[in-house]
Amino acid sequence: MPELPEVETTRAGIAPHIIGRSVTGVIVRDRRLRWPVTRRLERDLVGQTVNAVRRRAKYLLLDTNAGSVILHLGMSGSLRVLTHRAAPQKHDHVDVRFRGGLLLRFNDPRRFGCLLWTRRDPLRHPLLMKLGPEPLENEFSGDYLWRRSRGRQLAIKAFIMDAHVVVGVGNIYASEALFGAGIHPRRPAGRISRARYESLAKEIRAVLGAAIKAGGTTLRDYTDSDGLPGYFRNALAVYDRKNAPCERCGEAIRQEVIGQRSTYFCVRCQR
DNA sequence: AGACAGACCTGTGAGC
DNA sequence: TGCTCACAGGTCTGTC
Repeated sequence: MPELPEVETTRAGIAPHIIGRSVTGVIVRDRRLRWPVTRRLERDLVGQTVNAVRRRAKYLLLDTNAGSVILHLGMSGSLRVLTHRAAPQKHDHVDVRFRGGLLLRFNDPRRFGCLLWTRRDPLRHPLLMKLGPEPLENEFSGDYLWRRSRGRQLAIKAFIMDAHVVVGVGNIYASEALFGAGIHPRRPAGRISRARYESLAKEIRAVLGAAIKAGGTTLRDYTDSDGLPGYFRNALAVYDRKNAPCERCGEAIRQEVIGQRSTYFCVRCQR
């Protein structure tokens, strides 16, 4: 369920605990994640020291001298830093144990997440290589979106959720950003003006930035690496607010499926 | 190339 | 209380 703010919050939460620590063991209780956790990962990771914890899109990268772990939380994954004594709970699939008494524990009920091992530059990995720009970096702009969208018939909602266009815009924040920009989620991406894309890019940055500051959104069961809930939920204008009044005009918020995903919007404010 | 549907998997809440 | 059903924060893969 993590969207980009949750992933960034997780990164910031675990990094200070594991950077500079050496791995003493990897315990895999269930290797059946989106792709199986390989024995190669277990073998190569043990004895290594974590040099950095980076994020690219919604992937977390744990860098060592021998290679990197590419980790994705999928829909329901979470990471926690615990002591060696902490008893594993249901869906605690993988522990990475560190010298000094701490461990990093990966929990994922739906098992859509993954832990991959690569000995090369993780940014060159097939999964990461063709990703679009980070929304909070400079290459992302309204002009960029406008250029990429020319000729596209796809609904704008699906367009901005395509990680090959821009990363990190998940289902919640796509609805929120489109509301902020006043754009109807079904509008074909190729039929939106440059000026409106400027507004949309600004909204995407604003909503993601604010959510990161607030520590992520909590709907049902998301918790960050310390097990605390996020506090951004109260700030959602449309997501999960079907039939509630629009905060701008009072119209009832609609919910429809667009691009196979549940979408929330105001028919009066979004055109 | 682009658009779309299907797939992966478990938990939860609504409705009966 | 217990059953069934629809749906859930992601994104890869296959087909047309």
